[in-house]
Amino acid sequence: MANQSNTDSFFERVYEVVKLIPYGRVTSYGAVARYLGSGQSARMVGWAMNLAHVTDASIPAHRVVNRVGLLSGKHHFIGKSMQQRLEEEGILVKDDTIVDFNTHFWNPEKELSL
DNA sequence: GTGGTGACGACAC
DNA sequence: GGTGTCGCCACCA
Repeated sequence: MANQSNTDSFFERVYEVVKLIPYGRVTSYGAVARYLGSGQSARMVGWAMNLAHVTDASIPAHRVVNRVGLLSGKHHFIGKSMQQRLEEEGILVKDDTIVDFNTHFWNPEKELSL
């Protein structure tokens, strides 16, 4: 069909999933990547976030961290600090790492039941 | 068209 | 147990 790239790419999928992250919850790049079926392409998720805040500022990229809960992308964030935003959502962040990451972790595979 | 890079993750040594 | 390397796919020069 006519519409191929643009909205059905692996990239767009990342946006959709990230936007589905509920308030006060966080997820990891690997979790999203695995949900998309890429598994080891967690880097793409991170890269997607890079364009995410340029393509769609509505994407809560601050809710996406690496697998240990470390705010790896805080340095890339513009405007308010990533940690600041998380704390405003009730997520405690210490030493650039999410406290009780396991408790706040939002698994797309589980929540989306796929 | 090719090469290099990138907000990660898992494995090997 | 820490360090190093590969893999993965998309974007930029």
